[in-house]
Amino acid sequence: MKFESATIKDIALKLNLSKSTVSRALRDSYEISNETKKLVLEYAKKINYRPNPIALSLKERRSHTIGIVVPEFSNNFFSQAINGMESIAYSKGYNVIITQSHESYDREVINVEHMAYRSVDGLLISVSVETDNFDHLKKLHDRRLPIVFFDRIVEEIDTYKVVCDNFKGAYDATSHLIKKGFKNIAHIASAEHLFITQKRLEGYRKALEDHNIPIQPELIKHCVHGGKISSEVEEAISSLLSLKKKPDAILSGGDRITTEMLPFLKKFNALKNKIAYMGFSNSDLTDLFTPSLSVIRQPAFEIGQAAMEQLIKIIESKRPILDFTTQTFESSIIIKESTKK
Amino acid sequence: MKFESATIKDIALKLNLSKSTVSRALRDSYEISNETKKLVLEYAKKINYRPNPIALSLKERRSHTIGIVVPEFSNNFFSQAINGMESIAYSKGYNVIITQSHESYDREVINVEHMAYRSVDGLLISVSVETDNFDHLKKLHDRRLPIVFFDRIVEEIDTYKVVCDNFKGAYDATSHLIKKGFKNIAHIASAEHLFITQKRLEGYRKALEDHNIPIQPELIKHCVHGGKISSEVEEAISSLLSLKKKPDAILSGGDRITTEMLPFLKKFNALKNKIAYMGFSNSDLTDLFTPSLSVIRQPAFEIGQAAMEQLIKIIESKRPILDFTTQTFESSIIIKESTKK
DNA sequence: GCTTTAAATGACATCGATTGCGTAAATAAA
DNA sequence: TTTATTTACGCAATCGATGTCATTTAAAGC
Repeated sequence: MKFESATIKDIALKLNLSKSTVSRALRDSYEISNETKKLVLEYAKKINYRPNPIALSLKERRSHTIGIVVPEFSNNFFSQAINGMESIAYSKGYNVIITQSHESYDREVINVEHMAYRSVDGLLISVSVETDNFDHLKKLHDRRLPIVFFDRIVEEIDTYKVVCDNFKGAYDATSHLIKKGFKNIAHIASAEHLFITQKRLEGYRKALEDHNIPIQPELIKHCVHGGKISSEVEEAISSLLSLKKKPDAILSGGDRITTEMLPFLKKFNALKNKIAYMGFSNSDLTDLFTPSLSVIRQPAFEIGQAAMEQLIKIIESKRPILDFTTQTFESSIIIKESTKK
Repeated sequence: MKFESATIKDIALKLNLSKSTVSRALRDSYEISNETKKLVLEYAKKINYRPNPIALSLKERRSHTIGIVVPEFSNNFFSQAINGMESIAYSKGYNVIITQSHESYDREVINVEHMAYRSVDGLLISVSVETDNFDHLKKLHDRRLPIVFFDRIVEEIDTYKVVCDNFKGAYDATSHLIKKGFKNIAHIASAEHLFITQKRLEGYRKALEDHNIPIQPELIKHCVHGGKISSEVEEAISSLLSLKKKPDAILSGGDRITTEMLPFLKKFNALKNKIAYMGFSNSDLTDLFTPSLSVIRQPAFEIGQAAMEQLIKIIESKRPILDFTTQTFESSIIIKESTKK
C-alpha cells in the first residue's frame, strides 16, 4: 500500500516542458514567461501538486523540522514545555516531531539518532533518568547538529541550556518548611547523577545549613528511576517512616516522585496525621488533593519557549556560535495545606 | 550550521571502489568478495557510517516511521494510548513521530499534511474537537495512505477503527447513579458533532429511559471546546446549578471536562454538600481527590496497541484491504466516594 | 591455445527537486 | 544587414542509496 503524489515530472510531461522550467515556474523565476508560469501554476493546482519534502531535505540538507525528546508526556512539566516549544516553532515556520524516552537510555539513543538521521534541523532534549553517558549527544554535537538542553541538562556539552534555578527552588521550599517549624526534613531525590538532582540536593542542604539544622544522611533518599517505578518511592517512604527519629516533613525532588508519594503519605497521615510534604510539581490538579499540595512550580511553558528560541537562533546563525549561555528561570513556591504545621 | 555525515561515496573514494560495490558490500551481497567486504565494513565502522534515511525514503518510498496525531498529551487517555502504540511499533521495527492538534482544526490539518508529505508509512489519529470536516483525511485516504482512527473516530472514512464502547460506558455510569438513588442526573458532554459525544449521550439517555426517568433537555450541556476552555465548563455548571430543579448528580462526558469541573463542584459542595459526580477519566490521580472520584476508565494502552497493530497490518499488506472492522473495547466503571449518596 | 563460464566489480539510471550553464530564437542596437 | 543583447527554455549534475545491466578478470574445460 503506497502513497502516490504528483511530481514535477508529471507536470513537465503533461505540458511538454522540461523539469527545470516547471521548477522555475513554480518558484516564480524571472527567467520564465508569464504564459508558461500560468500554465504550470494552473496545472499544478489542478493535480494538487505539492513538492516532496523528502526530496527537498535530501537536496537542501534541511527539513524545517525540529526534534524534541522528553522522558514522558504524562509528566506535566514536559507537556507544558512542549507546548511552549511548539508555539515558538510554529510562529517561525518550523514543524516539530516529538518522542518520549520513557526514562530509558536505550530508547533515548534510538530516538535521538532516528531524528538526527531523519534530518531534523535541530534537537531539544531533556535527558532520561538513566542517561549518564552522553556519547550519543556528543557525537551529534561534534557533527554540528544544533542541540539545546532544557531542564535535565548535560553539563559537559557546550551549547545553550535552559533551566530552572533548581538550587533556589529546593532552597526556598526547604526554608519554607523550616520556617513552618519542621525540624526533621527528609528529601526524596531523583537519580544521583542527574545535574538537577544535585542542584536540588544542594539547595536542600544549604537551607538546612543556613538555619543551623544538621544534615542527616539517612533522611536523604534517591529514586534511581526518578519515581517511574512506584515501588522505589514506596521503599523510600517506608524506610523514612521506619526510622527511629521519623521525619516531620518530606520534600520531593521531582514531578513523578511527588505524585507517586502522595497515596502513601495520604494513607499514612490518615492514620496519624503527622507528616508535612511538598514537592516539585507542575500538575494542574494539586489544588484538588486533600490536603491541597504545596509545590515548587516551574515556568515550563516559558522554559520551552526559551529553549526553542535558542535552538532556532543556532540553526539560523550563519557562523558558528561560540559564546553559549545558560538561561535560568525562577520557580515559584506555592504554599497550600500540605505544609501546614 | 549544518550536520555532515559519512556517505557511501566517501567510502568508495577512499577505497577506490565504486558506489555500487560499496553498497553491495554493506548489504552483504553474494556478488562481493570477502576481502572487499571486510575492507568496506571496517572502514564504514571506522568513520561511523550510517545510511541516510532521507535518501532511503526517497528511493524506497517508505520510511518505517508512523505518524500519530492526538489532541493533547496532557490528557492521560492520549498519553497512555501513545505508550501502547509505541510499544507495538518499536517491537515491529517502526519509529513513531507524534504531534498534538491542541484541539485545533487548522493545526490538525497542518500536522497531518506535514506527516503525510514527510513520508510516514501510516497515520494514527484521534481528531480534534473542532474537526467536523474530514477532507484533509479523506484526501490522504483516497491516495491510499494507511490510516487508523482511534477514540475520536471518523465514521465516514472506511478503514480500521478502534474505540471504547462509549454507549455502554455512559450507560453503565448513568445506571450506577440511578441505582444509587439519584434522580436528576445532568450530563456535561463534549462537542455535539463528535461521534463519541453522540454515543455517550445515547448511553446516558438510554439508561434514563430504561429506568423510566424522563430526559430533561436542560440537564444536558455541551462544551464546544471539549473542556479545553475552563470558562465553558464553569458556565455549564453554573447554569446547571441555577436551575430551579437542580441536578443531584453530574456525569461528565470527557477527560478534560472531568478535571475542569472538579474545582467548581468541590467549591460548591464545600458549602452545601449535595451533588454527586463522576466522569470519563484516565487520570492516575483520581484516588487522591477528596472525595475520591468515581470514573469511567478506558483501556487506553490496549486501545493504542490495537490501533497500531491494525495500522501495521494495512501497511504491510500486499493487497488492498477491503473488509475493515471496528474494534471495540470495554471501559470499566470504578466506583469511589464522589458518587456516594 | 582458444573458448566457456563464473566471480567480482563498475557505469548508469532512478527517486524528486534545484540550479549552473549553455543555447536557440527574438529583439535591439550599431 | 550585422552584431550584441535579451528572453525563455533545456541539459545535466547534484543530494545518498539501490539495483539493473554491462564489463573485466581469471580460472576451467576441451
